[in-house]
Order: sequence, then C-alpha cells, then structure tokens
Amino acid sequence: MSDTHARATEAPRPASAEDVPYELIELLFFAYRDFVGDPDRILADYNFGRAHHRVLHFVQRRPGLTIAELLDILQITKQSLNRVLKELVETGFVESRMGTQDKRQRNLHATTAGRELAVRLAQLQAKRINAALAIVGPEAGEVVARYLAGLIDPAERRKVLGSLAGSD
Amino acid sequence: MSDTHARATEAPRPASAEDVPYELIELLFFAYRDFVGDPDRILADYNFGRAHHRVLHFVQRRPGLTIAELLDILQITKQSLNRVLKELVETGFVESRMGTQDKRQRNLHATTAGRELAVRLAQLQAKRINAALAIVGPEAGEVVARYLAGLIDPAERRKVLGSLAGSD
DNA sequence: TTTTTATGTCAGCCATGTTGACATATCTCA
DNA sequence: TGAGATATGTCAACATGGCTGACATAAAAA
Repeated sequence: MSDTHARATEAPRPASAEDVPYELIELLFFAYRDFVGDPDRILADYNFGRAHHRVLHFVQRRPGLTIAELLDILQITKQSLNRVLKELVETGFVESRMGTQDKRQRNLHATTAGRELAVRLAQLQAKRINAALAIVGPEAGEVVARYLAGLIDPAERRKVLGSLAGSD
Repeated sequence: MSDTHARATEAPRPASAEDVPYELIELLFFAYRDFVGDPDRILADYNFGRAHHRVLHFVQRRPGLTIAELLDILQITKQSLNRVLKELVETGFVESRMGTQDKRQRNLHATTAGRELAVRLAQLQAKRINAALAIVGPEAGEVVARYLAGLIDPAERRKVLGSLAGSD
C-alpha cells in the first residue's frame, strides 16, 4: 500500500497526506450508530436513556463495582453519573451498598430486575454482533476484538483489557 | 464454541440465553469512546462539537451533497442539522449553493478551510486506526471493514456501502 | 487530631437531540 | 395554468446528558 503507485515528482512522503482509511472511519460511525440504536427503543419504555444503559451494563457485568471505578470506566463526572445512577437506584434496577472494608465506598449491584433488563439489552446487541460475525466468519471475532482493543488509548488499554478478562 | 461444553440436563437451547459476546460489546464502547475523543480536543479550539465534525466530514467526503442526503446519513432532524450547519456556513467552513437542476435543493461543499480542518481531523483518526491495524496485521482491515458493515442495519447496508464506494 | 479520600448534592451552563408549527420557493402533474 | 407535493429554513419549547464550581459528610490514613 506504500509505494504501489509512485507519484511523479514528490517528496519521499508527505507525512501521511492521503493514507486516510476513510472507509473504516465511516463504517465505524454507521456501525456504532446502529449498534446503540437497538437498546434505545427499549430504554424509552422505562424512561431511560443511553447513560442509564451504560451504567446498568457495567454494574451488571462487574458486581460490587465502586463509584470511583465506574467513573473511571465511563469517563464522565460524578455529577453526571449521579444523575442517572440515582434514578436507577430509585427505580429498583441497581442497589448501592456500603462497602465492607472501606465504609466510605459504595458497592453497586444490579437487582433482579436490573439484571433482567441488562441481559435483555445485551442479547439485543448480541444478535446484531453475531449476525455480523456470521457474515464474515466466526474466526473474525478474534481479529475484530484485537483490532478494537488497538483503537483504545494505549495508556488505558492494559487496564481495560484486564477488566474485560476478569469479568468474563 | 457452540457445543463444546455440553450442559448436563438442559433444553436444546434457551434461544440465546448466554452466548452474549460481552467482550465485543464492551470493546466497541471503549474503542468508539477513544476514537471520537481525539477530534474533540481540536474542535474545541473552533468552538465546534462532534455534530459539526460529522457534518463537515460528510460534506467534505461527498461534495455537492444535498440537505436531504445529509439528513439521511446522520439520521437527525433538520432542525438539529440546521443549527450546526448554519454555524459551519457562517464561519466559512462549508458553502451552500443553490442546486442547478432543482433550485429548491442546496449543494453543500467544504471551503478550503473546511477541507483543511476535515483532513486534519481525519488524519488524527487515521493515526489511531492505522496503529490498530499495525498491531493486528494489515490483512485485518478487510475483515474489520466487512464486520463493521455487518453491524449496520440490513435495510441501510446497501445504501451505505454504495455511498462509501462512490466517495472513495 | 488533622488531613485526605470517597461519595453526595445543589445550582447553573452548554451541546445536541427531539416535536410541532409554519413560511417560502420551486417542481410536478392533472 | 393551477393545485398540490417537495426541499429547505426557521421559531419556540423541551429533554438528555455532558460540564464546572462549590460545598457537605463520613470514614480512613497519617
């Protein structure tokens, strides 16, 4: 892909003038748009939005998660988190228990209802993911996972991958 | 991965109870989060947000795009689009010309400044994408592209893929 | 005991999505 | 030609989910 079509009279390489993978950039946009679109419709029935979904998802996947850990995952402010978390607790989808070791901390858990909703949403997304996998071939899962991991900030990557493996 | 560990006494399959690819679901979240994070910092210097970026990007990639086509791509309302588009036009990054065939239409074009900004942002994202590609191996690009295409709504897919090819 | 840490909360702002209503110019069709 | 459909623009109001800054409390740590 580098020197395939030598351009007439040009410098060794204009840094990265035009090896921009526009196709992947746009596919990522379209794919993500539809990927998060599925749950949105269901969440609307509960008067929840995407923010609620993200919180519920990670609480369900990482039982006992603390507020600080959740903030680190979502990379939003505690005020933003609190708004949706409070609603999830008040409506009985998430439980917030005082930490046993450190009583300042809160350990978050999905309730039965929370678990059910989270799983329902995850299955919806799974359907789409597995359909895509069926098109490309199942061996693509591994490749795509490593590719997506490669898109994560290098500084974050180790931590994220560790938390993925741990909760699996 | 299907029947590897046969479960003792269970029905043929509970529909899709637990073959949920949580790893991919979460990787998609983290990857997209960081992928759109890069441009955000630059856009802030221009008092632009993500919405401006998306508009500028597609206008630059599809010169002469009409309002209706852009709305179809972004899947937002014309009021939402108009707010950011107006700003892009007023600040000289996008030009809106009356259609030649159909004078009701507007054909959108990036100005020189608009093109420069769009390319700069695309190169930033390209850096990340190419870094990920370098990790997985260049042959992954093809696989990932087909996978991401598979995530797009089937009803939309043909149209989207057509527009990608056309603008390449 | 003082300080730091983990969390909660109030108040207000901003960006970007939404709906609904309505205006204008232009095109199309009977 | 005249009626209706179409493409766009715009006003107003509202919802969601980010943000900053300030301040409060309880518990841990120094």
